[in-house]
Amino acid sequence: MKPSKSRKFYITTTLPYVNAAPHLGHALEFVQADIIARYHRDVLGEEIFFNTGTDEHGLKIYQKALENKKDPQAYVDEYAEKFKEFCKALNVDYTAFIRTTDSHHIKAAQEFWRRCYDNGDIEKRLYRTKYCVGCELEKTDSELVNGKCPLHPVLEIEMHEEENYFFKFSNYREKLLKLYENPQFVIPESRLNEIRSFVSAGPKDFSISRLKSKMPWGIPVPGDDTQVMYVWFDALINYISTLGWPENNEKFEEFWGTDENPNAVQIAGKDNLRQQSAMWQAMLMSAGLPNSKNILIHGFITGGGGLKMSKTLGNVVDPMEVVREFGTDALRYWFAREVPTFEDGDFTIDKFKESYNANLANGLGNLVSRVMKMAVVNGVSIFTGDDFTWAPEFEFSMGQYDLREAVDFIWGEVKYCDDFIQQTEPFRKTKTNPDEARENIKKLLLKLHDIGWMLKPFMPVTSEKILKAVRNSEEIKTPLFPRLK
RNA sequence: CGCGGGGUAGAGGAACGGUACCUCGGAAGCCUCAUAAGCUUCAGGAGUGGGUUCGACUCCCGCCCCCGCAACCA
Repeated sequence: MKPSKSRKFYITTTLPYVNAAPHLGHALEFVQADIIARYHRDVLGEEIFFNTGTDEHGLKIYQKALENKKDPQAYVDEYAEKFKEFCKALNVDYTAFIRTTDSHHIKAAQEFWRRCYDNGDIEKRLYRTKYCVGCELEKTDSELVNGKCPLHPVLEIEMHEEENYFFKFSNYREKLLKLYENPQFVIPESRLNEIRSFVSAGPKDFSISRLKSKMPWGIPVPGDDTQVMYVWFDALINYISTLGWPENNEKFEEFWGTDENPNAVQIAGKDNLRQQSAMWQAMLMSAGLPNSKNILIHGFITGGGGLKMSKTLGNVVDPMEVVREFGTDALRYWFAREVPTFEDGDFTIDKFKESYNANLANGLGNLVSRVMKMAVVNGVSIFTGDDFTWAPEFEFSMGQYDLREAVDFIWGEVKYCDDFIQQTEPFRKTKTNPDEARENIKKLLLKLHDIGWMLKPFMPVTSEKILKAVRNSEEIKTPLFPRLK
């Protein structure tokens, strides 16, 4: 293990809005975050804080709860459980699972509001707009088709005119652009360019509250009984309330960081680019808090041919079924290797099986079997501690959060071992030149041990199996990944 | 002129201003430690028209086509 330097590492996912069951997109983000978190914890030896949770306020949830004749709290409780089980099935090992209905989060959100207010960035204004309940968003005329929301053509557009609080996003154009001068602030670069041009165009102030009489399912605005916070404003604050902010300043600074040393890594989908890299950052500035360090933007999981997954097309895949049928590590492998880390990736069962057979069954699994067999039969073993041969390429890719490149490197090592066996033929040399054969088998065991180490973040269960087999010189009795028909 | 992404062997995907790589599939061979797995070799390739360049798949411009932005929101 590398010297740990007792560094602290913070990463958070976005919080899924709990109006639908967890899907492949959630799984992708959770697993990507988990891989990065485990890398820092299990490979680099750092102390980590890995945050995830559920976003539970807002009109859509309120309405859905009413439809189901449920108390909103009972409704969101159910969903929070579902998402926790989901994490468990994916082996996502979070430090904290925050829910935006947690009492501490509510207090933190109110304190955050006060700070923005005291800083003069929150102001009451007349809010008049066209509003689509389905999207839970304001709509501009250009977004409407024949006066209807194209997403929800059956729903009537509502006219809203009420007093709301606004956040003066427009105050932060220059400061945000300054933030974007750091070429690593948003990864990948194409997304940084996208947000830069959005902010350059001039951010518009946005409404951050709703009339409580119309929509009570939100956090009360401090000092105004008639208003609750708009769900976006409240939800983003979870990233710091989860650390015990504002009371626990020490923990906050250790993990979230300081102005001089920002430390928070956020991961989000491309649909969340604005909220995470612009709105939330402006909110932090307003509250006088440090910005995030990196915003990692991933793509979407598409069905075959780059098409969106949709019920209509019938190409929706349930991640839980994939886990049940092929195992958690197989799905985690697929997310890391077959999905471009920062772009969209296709998922079809056929492609999944193909990759499984080629890389998990024939590649990794078969290699472990053949090497362990030779080792055990010839009584070759190695002494290993918590150490492995550090590969700079691997470290570099992981440092760039390029998961795919890192896994590609590991499979390069698998390929190398297969070649090595073919060239040195230790299985044959044991008869003619046993010393050389034993040396080569030893080399293979060391390589296997390194492979097991590097797999820790990606495939924790498989990694453990490999390391155990190598350490104890055990044959693989049941294949790691049985070949699929 | 809305914005954005993309067109690479039969299929799906990488990389790169100078031998275009990988996986699956096809053909032949080798090996026998292994999960009918492994290794080698062969066949087959850059939408289109220009430009820059000693040299372009790579950079620039035009055109054609596909896709996303319009969701089960990541």
